Amino acid sequence: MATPKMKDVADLAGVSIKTVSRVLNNEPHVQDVVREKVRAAVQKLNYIPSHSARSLRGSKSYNIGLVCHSGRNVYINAIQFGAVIACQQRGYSLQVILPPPLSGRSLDEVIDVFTKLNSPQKPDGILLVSPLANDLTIKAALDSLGIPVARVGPISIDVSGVVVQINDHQATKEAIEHIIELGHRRIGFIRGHEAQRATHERYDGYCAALKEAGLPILPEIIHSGEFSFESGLAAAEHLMSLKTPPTAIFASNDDMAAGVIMAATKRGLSLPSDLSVFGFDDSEIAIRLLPNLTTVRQPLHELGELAASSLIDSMSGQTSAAPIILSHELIVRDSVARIPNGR
Amino acid sequence: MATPKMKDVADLAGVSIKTVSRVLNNEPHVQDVVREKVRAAVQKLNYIPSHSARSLRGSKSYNIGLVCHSGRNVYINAIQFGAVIACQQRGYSLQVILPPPLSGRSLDEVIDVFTKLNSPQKPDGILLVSPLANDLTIKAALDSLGIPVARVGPISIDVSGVVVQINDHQATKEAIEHIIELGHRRIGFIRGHEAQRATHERYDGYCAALKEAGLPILPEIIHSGEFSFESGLAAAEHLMSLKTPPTAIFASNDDMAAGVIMAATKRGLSLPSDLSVFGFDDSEIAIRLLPNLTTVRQPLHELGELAASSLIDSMSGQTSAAPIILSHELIVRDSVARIPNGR
DNA sequence: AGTCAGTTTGACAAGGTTGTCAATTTTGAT
DNA sequence: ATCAAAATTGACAACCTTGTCAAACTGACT
Repeated sequence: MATPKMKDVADLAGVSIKTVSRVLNNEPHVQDVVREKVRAAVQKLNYIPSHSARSLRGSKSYNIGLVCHSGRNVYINAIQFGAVIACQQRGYSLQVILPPPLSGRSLDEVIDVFTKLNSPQKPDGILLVSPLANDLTIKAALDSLGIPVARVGPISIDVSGVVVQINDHQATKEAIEHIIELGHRRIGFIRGHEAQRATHERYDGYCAALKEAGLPILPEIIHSGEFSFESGLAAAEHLMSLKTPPTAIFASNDDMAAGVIMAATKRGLSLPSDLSVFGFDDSEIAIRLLPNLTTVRQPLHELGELAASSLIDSMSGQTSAAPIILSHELIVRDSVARIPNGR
Repeated sequence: MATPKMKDVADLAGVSIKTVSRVLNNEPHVQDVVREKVRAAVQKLNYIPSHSARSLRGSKSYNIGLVCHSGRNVYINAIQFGAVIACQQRGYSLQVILPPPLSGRSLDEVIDVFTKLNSPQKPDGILLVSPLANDLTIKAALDSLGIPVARVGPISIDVSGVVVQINDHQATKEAIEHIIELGHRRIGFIRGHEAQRATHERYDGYCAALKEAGLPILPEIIHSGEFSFESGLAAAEHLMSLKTPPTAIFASNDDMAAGVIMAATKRGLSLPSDLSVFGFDDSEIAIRLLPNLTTVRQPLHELGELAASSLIDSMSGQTSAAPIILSHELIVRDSVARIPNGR
């Protein structure tokens, strides 16, 4: 049994193939009776439109590309998961694209990379996830190629296209407020990678919370980091060796917080009584750490789902103007405790 | 500037479009001079063949589908990473497919799911990763649909199609031998999910090592698990509450080993002196645990790369018969120690 | 020179869909 | 009942490539 074509459906329903096409694409100008007849024929024959014919004629690939560099990254994978679901619901497929290293390249080079992308399938739209979402050159390249873009994560300047994010500033502010409420006055901060907008948003939130509480911002307990476990470890070692070490440390993501916990435990500190640790992301590792990590949950799944669905919607006319902000959640576990003695 | 078509290349090179097609597809019967002329024209025009036209005519989609259920899974993601690279190198794209739950369904139902898959893009081949790789119904369904399959992980019975794996039996045997060498005689074992072949392979390796060393297999220190952190935690709690608890525990994967470490630490044990823990996978968490986890490394990246490349190769003729076995590696860190006193 | 096999090349159809446009039917107003 | 406008429908071309098949060419051997 050969796979049925539109012609077969048309014959069975007693209409022309163009009418079948109209029904399948939900176009107007078809009588309801006819519409139903066609639908019945489609059902009966198990007809499925040919993807290649459709995209050849309509010059749409019904495919979204998720561009990323690393494959071993829970953050991206959770977003990918949501994105796939959104795509499938709308009759799109999602392909994963791993471009050659792009950072530091010129606009022309990046354009060239995306033009010649060694993927046979040209996506209709592209999903950019941090840290790629922050790269303005990539965005510019895609713009100049006319490819719609959706980005997940806080964006620096150019906010055209779909942007889905949480309020990193506000989330961090709340986290710090929580720490302050528990009596801490000397709260260390480990920054993320400098190239990412999130790093700055979170830092600003930290500063805002301190300021509102009337606490000073002390440069000596603010340390750089790169969002990696190792950088968290190193930062924590430095902070703990200070003459007056902080009583609590906010790490800009969970992986760095894991580094902090390891450094502190190795030093013989008992957590959280000797040191409180706050993370960000609520990734898998949070509940595998001892003490269980208090952190901020990003709705990664929804972030990915909304990014993909908004991207697809935006391609068919509706252009959403403003960035979409999803709500975060403070997940209070055991790694942040009330400070035993005042100050 | 409209995107160039084959016709444009043909005109520039002064040949017919068919000849251009021949050159692009590396078909014979073209003079070397002509071949070069065509290649030059392709270069000059930046010509890229139309994916949809090509797949419409040739009825190939140049696309591989990675079917999986969970998105938040480092194991799968590392494999995916390797697979994408292999696909891109060969001019294929890789799409992620999330089917509805499949376990426990009848063959016809599974066939139906894959036929009606709500992805517009029908992949030329499908990549199945554990636990899906172990599902014989899925394999049978794909077989009956004539879709080539590559599977990563140990396979139960039907070994047709591409299979890429490590020797789980041997790897575990070596791990247990390592533990025995350090003086342990009472080695607990936490099984994985029963539906997965790896669970049984690893258990057999455990038994083989004990037998060779002349040690008894003690059912009371063998506990079920599900490859999840929680199940490892529960299993460890049970094992440690035994009248004579084991001095070492082999967990069938790292996530369960993390559970063991948490349970032991909470109990006040000091690791590895009071209890040695061995994991499997060498996933991200291994070095984030205290003590750093001794474990078995699977070359996940290569596993995925080889699965995809073999799948693509097998579709163009060469059918590889036997399963491909890649080598594992014992990663010795700090969680397994010599037993202080004899026995 | 003539024959034949093999190599190289191109004309043309086909693959399944959607856009264009014209033909036909229905609706609504007079 | 008449006519214009709107709604419905279908014929046909177009999208760009590859497979088929026949034509033209090459060179070797009678």
